[in-house]
Amino acid sequence: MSKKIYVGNLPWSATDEDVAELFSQHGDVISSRVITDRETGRSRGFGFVEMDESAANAAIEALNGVEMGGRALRVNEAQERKPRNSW
DNA sequence: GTTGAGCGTT
Repeated sequence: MSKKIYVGNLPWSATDEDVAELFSQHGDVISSRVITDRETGRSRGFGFVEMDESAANAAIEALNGVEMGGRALRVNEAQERKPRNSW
């Protein structure tokens, strides 16, 4: 199974790849996405990462507060946007 | 050529 992770306070220059590689250091990253403003195409400074449940928990604990590009990352379990049958 | 709390597209 997998779990969604919210990651905020990202530097403007951070990309999906940057987040993926950072999180992959603590587990297998299933998918990663940095949210960009669809109107301007610029980064909104936060994103989401999907990982295995245990890996996600480990990554949250390991990466929350870690500095990336001089900014302390906010890592937390994400709220799911589309609540789908998940059991 | 910018900005800074937040929970994203099918």
